[in-house]
Amino acid sequence: MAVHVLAVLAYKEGDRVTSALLAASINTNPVIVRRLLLALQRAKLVETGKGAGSGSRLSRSPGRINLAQIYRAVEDSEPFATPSRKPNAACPVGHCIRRTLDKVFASAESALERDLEKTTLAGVIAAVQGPGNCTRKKGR
Amino acid sequence: MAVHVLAVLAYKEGDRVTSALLAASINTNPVIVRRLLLALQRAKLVETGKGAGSGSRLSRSPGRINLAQIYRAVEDSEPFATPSRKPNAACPVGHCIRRTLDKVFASAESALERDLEKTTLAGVIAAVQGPGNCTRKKGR
DNA sequence: GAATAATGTAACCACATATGTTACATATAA
DNA sequence: TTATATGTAACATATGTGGTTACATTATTC
Repeated sequence: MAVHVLAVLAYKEGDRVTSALLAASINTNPVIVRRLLLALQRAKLVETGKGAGSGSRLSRSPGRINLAQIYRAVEDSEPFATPSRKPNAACPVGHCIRRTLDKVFASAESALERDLEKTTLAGVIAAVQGPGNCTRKKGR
Repeated sequence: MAVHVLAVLAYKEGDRVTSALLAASINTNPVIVRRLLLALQRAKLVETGKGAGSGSRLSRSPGRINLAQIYRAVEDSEPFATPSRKPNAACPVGHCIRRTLDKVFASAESALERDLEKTTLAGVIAAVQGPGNCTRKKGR
């Protein structure tokens, strides 16, 4: 969803866009968009002004924003579920498996992000607008 | 959590283990473990017998089970959240961004799984039992 | 064959998280 | 000064995961 917001911003090419407009695009509430924008601001991916006639815009060109940056800005931490209860200390396995798995998962997430880095926002836009997609009518 | 279950099974080296015992190890309920085992059975990672004196065991050696297989067995689908509402068809971006992003996410998940493939259950056991971990008392 | 021990499974609850909604204070441009 | 937009709080809703209890079924073991 965050990608969607940024894609619209990229589409508007530097123009300031209000959260109301963005919300209309992704069929949601302006507040949801604003909450997303807060995270994206923290990541320095967008700039948001406050008063009338204002809104948000990308702080860099779409070619200099990749999906890994967006992922890190929005996803707060690891995608792997952490069990609610502590493992049983009496079990020789449960005692220290967590630390081992943390390393493995960190590596996996790093691999995921390296893959996401390969796609820029500009690339997404190009793919959306490109041939073989739905901007053209089917069959032609 | 699924990894934890399998790690205990690997630790027991082919012996049949009941769900009650596994549950005790990870401090949870036998039913939770059984639900996990169902998924692992479907993935042909464990074999489970039914009657008295029975239980579950690995269907292969720990060296031939990697974390990607476990991940696929347990995580039903993509780790990326799919928005509840449909995007606005009137928006030129929203109209077809989903398909584009699906490809990118599939690639990213594939990268993640390739990384997980590098770690086997045997590797996890070795790391847990190995030096520098908590099977030894601190400092010695 | 009967008792025992285990799984498979359903029904329900509790909790966390994400999203949605309303409301309002605040800041900025016109 | 007024209109417009964000920041933010409070609350509702939906969903998913884990947890709990209960019970039918199946296989072992006596």
